[in-house]
Amino acid sequence: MEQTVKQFRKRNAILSCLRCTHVHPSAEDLHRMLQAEHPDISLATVYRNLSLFKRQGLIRSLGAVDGIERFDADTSPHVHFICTGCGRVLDLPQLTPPQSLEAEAEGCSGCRITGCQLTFTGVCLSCQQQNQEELT
Amino acid sequence: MEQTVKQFRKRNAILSCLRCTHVHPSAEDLHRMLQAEHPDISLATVYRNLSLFKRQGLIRSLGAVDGIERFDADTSPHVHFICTGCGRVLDLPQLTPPQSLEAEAEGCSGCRITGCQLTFTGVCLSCQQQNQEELT
DNA sequence: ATGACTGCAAAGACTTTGCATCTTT
DNA sequence: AAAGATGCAAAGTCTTTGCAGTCAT
Repeated sequence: MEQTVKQFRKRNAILSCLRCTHVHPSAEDLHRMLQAEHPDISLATVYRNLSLFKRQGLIRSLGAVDGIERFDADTSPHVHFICTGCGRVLDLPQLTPPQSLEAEAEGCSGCRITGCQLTFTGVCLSCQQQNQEELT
Repeated sequence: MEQTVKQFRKRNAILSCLRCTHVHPSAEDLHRMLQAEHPDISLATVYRNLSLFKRQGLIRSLGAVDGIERFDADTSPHVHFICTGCGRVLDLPQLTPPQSLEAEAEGCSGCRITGCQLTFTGVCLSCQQQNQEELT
């Protein structure tokens, strides 16, 4: 039966869409991407479900880039790079986050630590090239 | 002469205020703190100067905590902890950020890296205690 | 039929901007 | 007098919420 497929059609679509992309989209990015399959999807639904997924721990927020929240369906610990030129967010899977510091952090602060986020900022390759061209 | 002191009275006050606190305040926090000395200071002035300082590299933004941008006058590399309960931001000066990863990150991504931010999240001591009491 | 999800539009919250005024040099 | 900083209020963005309608069980 197709009920099992249909059940929460849009909710599932939002999560799938986020899981299939590596661009760490904003709510509006997702809304735009989803419109191909779901022309009538509302931006409010995207926001509502993203915030639900976040509460459920299904997805993770990277915080805001240029004032706009960005999301990631990959909840495993990994390192990010944010381009200050274009706002692009990249994964750096080659690097391992310093989880060894976690215990140390708990020890010195007394805080119970539940998460760790390592983010590099700088200029991505394509922005470097663009800057180069502009100087010409 | 007192001109040198007065020169940009409020601008200086904003920067001094941020430099003298360790709470990583928001624009509105700063505005509130500054009102003792400058009852007529406008929130717009705080925002304007914070964004100027940021451009000048005099201060640093930690990104948004619960949707509100937080600032830090300490631009040296150091580790932060953000409490998911109360939004408090603490420095963890005992830990050293993994700057060794920076070169590695440049190597594997081709990006020019200019900054690095390591942030732990969790529950601070005072929120842990409060949770404890609520269970009683 | 009931409970859950969604679209739409309105409301909310934080931040930025335009303009007249006031300061500093 | 000229350049720059500030206050005030309005505008701008991103996000959340209320409510009626729709969908799934």
